[in-house]
Amino acid sequence: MGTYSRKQREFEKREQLILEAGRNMLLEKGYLGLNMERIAEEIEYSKGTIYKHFCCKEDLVGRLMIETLMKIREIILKAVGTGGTARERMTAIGLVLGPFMILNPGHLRTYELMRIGSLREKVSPEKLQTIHDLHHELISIMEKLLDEALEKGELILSCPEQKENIIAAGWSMAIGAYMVFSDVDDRHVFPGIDFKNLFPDALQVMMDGLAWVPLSSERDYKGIVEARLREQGFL
Amino acid sequence: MGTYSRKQREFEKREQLILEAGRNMLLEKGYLGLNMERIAEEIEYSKGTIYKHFCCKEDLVGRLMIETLMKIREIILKAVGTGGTARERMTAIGLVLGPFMILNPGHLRTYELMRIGSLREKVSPEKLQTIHDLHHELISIMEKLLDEALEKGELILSCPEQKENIIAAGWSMAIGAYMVFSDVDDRHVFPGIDFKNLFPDALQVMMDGLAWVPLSSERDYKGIVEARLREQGFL
DNA sequence: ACATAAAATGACGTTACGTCATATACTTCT
DNA sequence: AGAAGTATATGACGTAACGTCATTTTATGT
Repeated sequence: MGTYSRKQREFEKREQLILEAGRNMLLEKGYLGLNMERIAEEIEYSKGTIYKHFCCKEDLVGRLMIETLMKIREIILKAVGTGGTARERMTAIGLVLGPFMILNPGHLRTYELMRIGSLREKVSPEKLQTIHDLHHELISIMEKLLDEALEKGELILSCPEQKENIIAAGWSMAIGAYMVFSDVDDRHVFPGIDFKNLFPDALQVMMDGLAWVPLSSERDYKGIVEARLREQGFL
Repeated sequence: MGTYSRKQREFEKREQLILEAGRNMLLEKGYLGLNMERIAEEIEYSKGTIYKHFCCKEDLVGRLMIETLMKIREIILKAVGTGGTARERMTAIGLVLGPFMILNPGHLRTYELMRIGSLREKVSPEKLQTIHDLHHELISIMEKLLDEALEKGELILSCPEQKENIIAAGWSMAIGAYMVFSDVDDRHVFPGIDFKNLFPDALQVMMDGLAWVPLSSERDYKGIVEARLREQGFL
């Protein structure tokens, strides 16, 4: 059993090597420049060994996307854990995502890639399931905050079905903001913009639009939450 | 000159054949299934001929993206041309995009693909410029509507720089909504949603959040604009 | 009808994916 | 310790698809 577990650990360690090399290559050379042979050279193992870990190139990227989603879940949970009202915690989510994306362009790139259906099709079923579950979990976090606000009467909906729409809209906004954020052309079209604040600000506008009280005119959410995050060691 | 122009027309006609075959193949088999050889077989020309039109596979997809953007520009301009207040015309943009994306999944797929930086890198410089210009044009349309609302006092900003942020946020929302829309997994995560209305509804929330008067509580924008679009032969 | 220019072709070179028979290392048993 | 057996690593190979270009075919002009 001790032997087996040492092997397992070695296997795991090598997998990390592959992922690290893969992530760097993806960041530097893009999807077309991601080369299984070169990864093998870089980590000083052979190609065959890499295919013991991943069934194909896309499967490797799929694994990278899972890491990205787990990291995002981690920081979102930490942000939500800093306390305050539901709207404040929603604000916190927006505020931690920006710096994360800036500090981790590789994560952003990977995620962007995996949204392409034809690439995701080749990822192994278990990984696809994991990706799905992680997406679901992230959405659940938003849903819980919404439920809390509804319960406390800080947010009132015209009909119950509106809840899913709001979550989908928030999700779209996050996806869109970081897609635009990662796009060289878009960044060129909006020269004066501070992309780090694009999603947090849009989120405030959206919550105001939903009449999620108190409104941002009555309460400086970004200021309050930023201070709280800083206090607790974020940012 | 007559001869030359006939040749030109034949060249153009063949380019359309290639694009049509390419678009279908991309829709059916995805990026990885898009095969230059098979396109050649399908249109009954040789591979070499295709490379007289496009420098590489990505260049072909780039051209498809340009068609997509031109089509989007066309419907947006028509929508904006139906008249009404600035906010009503903004609403019209939202309302025509949904049906367009539903009726043209191929366009959506192409656009999604071309957001991948490493693919766009291989597109010819002229096409990249065209894509950039088209993006810019689309954004200008939104900007003009915003300017009009500002001028009429229907919308008031805390500072002039906010304008670019609002446009970027609206743009992000559109991108995000249709990215989510085109993603099988996301559609599965939001089972009850009417994706056609995702962007239009989120847009209303956003405009309400900006206090763009009259608010949607005071005026049934979707109803009014939908009726107007139908009246003028849209939808 | 012939010469010349333009256009189409598909065989070829190249690259990179993914496989698998073979080689190597490690474990276990005597 | 050494041999037998098992697990793991390797890289040559088969395959697929890209993109090129010398050759052939077609069209044009005199």
